[in-house]
Amino acid sequence: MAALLTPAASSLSRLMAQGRESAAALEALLRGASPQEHGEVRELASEILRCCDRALAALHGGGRKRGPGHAAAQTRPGKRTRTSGGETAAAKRVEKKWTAEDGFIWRKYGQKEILHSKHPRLYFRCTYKDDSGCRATRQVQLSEDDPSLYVITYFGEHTCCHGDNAVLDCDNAKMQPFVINFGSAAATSGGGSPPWLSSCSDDGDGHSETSRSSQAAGSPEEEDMEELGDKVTKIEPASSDHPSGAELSSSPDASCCSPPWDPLAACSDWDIFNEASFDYVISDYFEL
DNA sequence: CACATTTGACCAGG
DNA sequence: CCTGGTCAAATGTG
Repeated sequence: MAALLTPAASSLSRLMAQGRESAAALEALLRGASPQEHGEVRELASEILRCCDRALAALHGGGRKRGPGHAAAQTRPGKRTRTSGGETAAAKRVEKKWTAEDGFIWRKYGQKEILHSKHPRLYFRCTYKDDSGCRATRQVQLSEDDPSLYVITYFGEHTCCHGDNAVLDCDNAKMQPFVINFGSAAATSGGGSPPWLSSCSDDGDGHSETSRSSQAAGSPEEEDMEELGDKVTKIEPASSDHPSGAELSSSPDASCCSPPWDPLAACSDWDIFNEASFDYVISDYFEL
């Protein structure tokens, strides 16, 4: 994805990035000013940001990459691969503001309300699962602690070759500035834009085993994490502005401005953003 | 028309 | 029996 850019595209990319930066700065300034008066202007700034992001995303290969996606071709042979002990899937958790691109294309295959958890859990698998039998999956859920963070848990490894240009470690992920948000059909359904992309690919270094079975019967997701003793670290925002503020929202009046937002409502307005201005990641390995 | 998302139902583990 | 994970038909969008 974030593959190679032609020189022209590269410079275009830089320009777009610069434009975006300026818009972001403008918006930040406006945020300091009386919000009511500058409401429209802010909205405009947001719009500009959005456009830049989209353009950047397109430049970086954000075009559609559609996989086969024949749901009908599937049978029901092996369910519950996650919790059934056989899988050697390594679980890796990542916490981040948004789901960042990792060069893999994710396809959502389910969503579930989790007991004692305020936020639904979203299930994704590699788009090329059918093609390459890629078994990588991931789960995304809003953090209970900080609703502006997403807890992304990766399972399995990508066996598809599509990660080739993006099989990166976390460091490289930083080089990939784009974030593809996930959300409702309103934003991305219909194959409009690439599905859910995310941060680092799964670890290949042998952390693994115990597939995660968050039998959360008595433990909220939040606790679940603590229980697991993972050490999730957060990297402070690159931009010192309000992380979950309007900057992140393509429409200022959207629902995603308040911390405890409804992930779904917020998602419906998501689009592609440049991660440079967002909170970033950090990930950690842990065995589940 | 092709393909991705949505969403209710099904299945299996605990 | 409850809950989480996955399936797959229906639906929507480009």
